[in-house]
Amino acid sequence: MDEKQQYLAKFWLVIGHIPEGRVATYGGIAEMAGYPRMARAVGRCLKTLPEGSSLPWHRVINAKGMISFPEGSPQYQTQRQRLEDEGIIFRNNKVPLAQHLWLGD
DNA sequence: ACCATGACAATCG
DNA sequence: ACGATTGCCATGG
Repeated sequence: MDEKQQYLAKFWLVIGHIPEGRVATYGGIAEMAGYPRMARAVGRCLKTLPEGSSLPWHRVINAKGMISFPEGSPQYQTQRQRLEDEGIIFRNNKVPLAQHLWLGD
C-alpha cells in the first residue's frame, strides 16, 4: 500500500471510532490520526468514499461546527438529518461543538 | 510539467 | 469580528 494511502486508512479508522451522538472536525481527525494539518487530506478521503461505505461520514464537520456542504444540497440535508437523529442539536445551522465535539477517548 | 480546485484550518490585516 | 492569505496534499485539465 502506498504511503499516502497509509494516513487515509488512519482517517477511516478514526472516523469509524467516532461515537454515536458525537461529531469530529477535519483537523481533529487528522490530528488524532497522527497527521496534524492534514485536514484537507481528510476531506479528500471522504470525498472519494463509496456510497455504500459503512463509515459514519455524517459525523464529520468543519471547524466552525457547520456542515461543509452548501445548505439546500441533498447531502447537507441528509447529513443534518442523520445527526439530529442521533441526538445532535443544530443551533442556527451549526452544531455547538462544546457539547458534541469528540476529541478522542 | 504547470496551474487550478477542493466535504479544511490557522493566521493576519 | 470578518474577509483575505497561506499552508497542505492529491487530482485533473
